[in-house]
Amino acid sequence: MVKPIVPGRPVRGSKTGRPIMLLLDLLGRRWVLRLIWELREEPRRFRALQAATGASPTIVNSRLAELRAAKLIELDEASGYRLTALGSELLDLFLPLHVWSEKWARRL
Amino acid sequence: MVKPIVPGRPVRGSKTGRPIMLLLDLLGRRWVLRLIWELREEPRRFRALQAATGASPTIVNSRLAELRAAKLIELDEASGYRLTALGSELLDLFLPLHVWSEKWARRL
DNA sequence: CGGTACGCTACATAAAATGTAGTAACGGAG
DNA sequence: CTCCGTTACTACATTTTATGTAGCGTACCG
Repeated sequence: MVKPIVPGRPVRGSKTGRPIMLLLDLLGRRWVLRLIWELREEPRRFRALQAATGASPTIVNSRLAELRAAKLIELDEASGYRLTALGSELLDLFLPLHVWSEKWARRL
Repeated sequence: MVKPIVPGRPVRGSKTGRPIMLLLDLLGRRWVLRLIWELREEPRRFRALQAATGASPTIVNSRLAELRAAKLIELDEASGYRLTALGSELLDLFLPLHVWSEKWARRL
């Protein structure tokens, strides 16, 4: 695990602990964006996320713990990991990326 | 440098090379989101970006090269690194994060 | 009891990032 | 011309982070 995200506490690259900096640090950790993305439609279990991303179990576990600490995802025993209300809001901000990414790829 | 992003070519965690996967890989690299963020208002020079982020020059250089290859930023001799039209579009998708992050931090 | 799936962990290896120092090119001042 | 500052960028040893593989402990199904 890298570091828990705590408001007001400095993160890598920012001593102020401003929310946007906390968020950019968290989202910039490897696999974090991808994990959120994989949960966009339905809850998925630990092993499913591992298989979907191809990341090592060690890091999947670390990231899931960090995302849980950030209250963006939660573990529901019955269905698996799923986005919280907060996590869904964040995902909604990211959804336009999907469309935009295709336009972007065409210009590369 | 990690890997250049090329449409149709696999990236870490995806063999398909789908644009959204390329994008999530690129944006998930450390300092990438932060660098784009730092360029949101005006062009900045290499050293300014280094100072603003606190990242090592090695990695700043790598990430800037990757972002240039992805046509999200460009180097203007007169003013420094700045977002391309494509980069600005991407940033626009990210701007709502700023507001949202404060709400998020309050709930942590 | 055997088999399966679950979240999760240990640990050795490999990859990525850091910190420090330095290069080479340019322009201006003395 | 030499000295000085600024520019982008690089070399390289050290530290941090991620990978790959194996396995744990629990629960359920048969």
